[in-house]
Amino acid sequence: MLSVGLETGYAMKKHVEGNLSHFWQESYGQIYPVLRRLEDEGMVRRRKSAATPGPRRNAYLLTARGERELRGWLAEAPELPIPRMELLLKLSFGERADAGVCIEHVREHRTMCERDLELFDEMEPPLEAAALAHRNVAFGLLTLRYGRLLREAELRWCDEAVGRLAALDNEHESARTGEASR
Amino acid sequence: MLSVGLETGYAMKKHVEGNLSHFWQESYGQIYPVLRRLEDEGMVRRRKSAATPGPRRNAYLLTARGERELRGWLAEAPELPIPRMELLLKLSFGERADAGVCIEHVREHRTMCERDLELFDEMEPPLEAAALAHRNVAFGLLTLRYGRLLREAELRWCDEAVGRLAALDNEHESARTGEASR
DNA sequence: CTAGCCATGTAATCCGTTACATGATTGG
DNA sequence: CCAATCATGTAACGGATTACATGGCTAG
Repeated sequence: MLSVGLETGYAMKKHVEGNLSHFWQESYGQIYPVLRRLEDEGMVRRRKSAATPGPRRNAYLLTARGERELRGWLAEAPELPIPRMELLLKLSFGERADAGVCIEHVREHRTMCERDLELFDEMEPPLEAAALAHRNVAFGLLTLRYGRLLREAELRWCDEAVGRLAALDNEHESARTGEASR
Repeated sequence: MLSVGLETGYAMKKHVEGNLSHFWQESYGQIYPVLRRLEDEGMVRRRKSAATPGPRRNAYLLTARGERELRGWLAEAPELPIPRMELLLKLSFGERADAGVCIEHVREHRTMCERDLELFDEMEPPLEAAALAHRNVAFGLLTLRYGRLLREAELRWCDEAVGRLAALDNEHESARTGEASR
């Protein structure tokens, strides 16, 4: 983040919240200590704040060493996340749940997907325009496209899942009432 | 897991690895202590092993209390995972990376998606058949369908992303060589 | 004047993995 | 007989969040 002009821990946190929140998060309890550690390791340097008005701020810069390290890190294969999707875990034990709770969970998830997609609808066009002028925006757009395509797929899955769950409920019901429903 | 007949910590771990691995994981360091804690809380009971041959095993059963707790947990809204997708993080700082590394990362990811999809191709038809006979299998199938739809979407994103990244590389190149490439 | 934001930081805590230790049984 | 698998467990460690503490500045 220092490499793209974010100088303070506070600014970094805001950047993560505002621009990377659909695939990353960081807390102050993480950011500030790491900044210190990086300073000790010679990756970053603290800029002496020349009596700026306003609250005390620690502005950092990337050193040449830090820049090399960054390049190296970017070139390493990214680790893939170990998914921990509680919705799916609950669903896979759905047989033990009371009737309707599975469908309800999936519907809830669907609503969340729709909300995200609306956000993407607002964010994408201006970004697409800005990407033509600023190379770095184009990279951000990539991650937004990822979020959109994934949420769209999840939305389709939700609809399919609700269908399957409803069918299961019906089967169950007709079995319970002794198939009398015909 | 006790509710579906998995009695030992070992069996639970294997079940997670074999059936839930695309959206969950657990380690022994987690499982065994939790089992003890659940026993203290009266959620589970240790079955006395009647001199079974083979290695010592601690088999557990769900108590009525545990079953109530399970039902309650299943009914609670699942937390959504805080995604931490290193690929996207690196991509969003892709401007700072050496040429080609972004495309390479995305290609790698694409390969992984394809591998997963092949696995789904093998697993899905037999499960779909088994789901007609066993209700509980139908719930497992739901999670597998989720995995498939998501990976398919990721695959499409990879292709799009490679296209966009290639275009960015070309722009950059022609800018560097003074637009001489026409 | 006060609520809200800018800004920094630490300590407690939690969740979970990794590494290690142990030992019985079984199939080749 | 030896490797693999069944089976259980603990200690150390690590990464990250949460809660808390502090304080200046600014806009209404």
